[in-house]
Amino acid sequence: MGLTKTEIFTEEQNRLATMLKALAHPARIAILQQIIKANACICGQLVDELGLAQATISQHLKELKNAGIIQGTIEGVTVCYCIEPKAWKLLQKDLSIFFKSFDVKNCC
Amino acid sequence: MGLTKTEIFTEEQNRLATMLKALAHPARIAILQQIIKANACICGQLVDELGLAQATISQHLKELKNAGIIQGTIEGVTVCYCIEPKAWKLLQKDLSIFFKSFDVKNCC
DNA sequence: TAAATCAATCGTAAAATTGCAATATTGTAA
DNA sequence: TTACAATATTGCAATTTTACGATTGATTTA
Repeated sequence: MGLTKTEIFTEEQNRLATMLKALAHPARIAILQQIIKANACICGQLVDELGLAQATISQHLKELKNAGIIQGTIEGVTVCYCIEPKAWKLLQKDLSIFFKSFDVKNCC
Repeated sequence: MGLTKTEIFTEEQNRLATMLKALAHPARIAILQQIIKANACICGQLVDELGLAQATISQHLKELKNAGIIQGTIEGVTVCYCIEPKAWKLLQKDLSIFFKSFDVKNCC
């Protein structure tokens, strides 16, 4: 089917899954690492840095933008991308809570 | 293409993306939450708890197991699933480092 | 205005994901 | 051994994802 049954899950479960999916690709991890490293946001250098076509990078950027993780500002011919701090912090917190909810107890 | 170009990324980027992908589905988030909540691991109740077919749940469990996030122990006719603490802690740490690598500085 | 540059979008192909019915497998109990 | 229960696996259809060439759109510069 390829169609996730979102109706049967909670808001929270769907939201977390959506955000994780946005991160769940090595190219998008690499893009985020580059943006973070360069701090002063990057744009098309990503195409040079990573070994992917311009159209592909643009598509990954779009996904990250749709998820609200990054934001792009047009600067002349260029587009400058950077982390959206609010979304970043929120996801960081949600994941922290999720991972902390398990405290090691031997079961099986 | 649908084929991720893993060759052009680092071990680390691929590993993190793979783990995140394993989590990036509401059903799998829900399964993990259930396992954590029940602590004493669960097996087929998941089929009752969540509104998905047995085959579907089994498949999601397999993906989580393949990623090393959970482990299953056969207990008679039943299979008891629980969190794999080592993998859990490792992912928790990797994500923590990843998220901390960005410290808020206004850019664009 | 024309040329050049950067990035987004479109169209397309290949592959992966999601979901389930049907079936197979495994272990328990009669 | 046979029947039954719990899971896993198989096979399939619909959908989504990944990737890229080609094109379009926007902006700067000559």
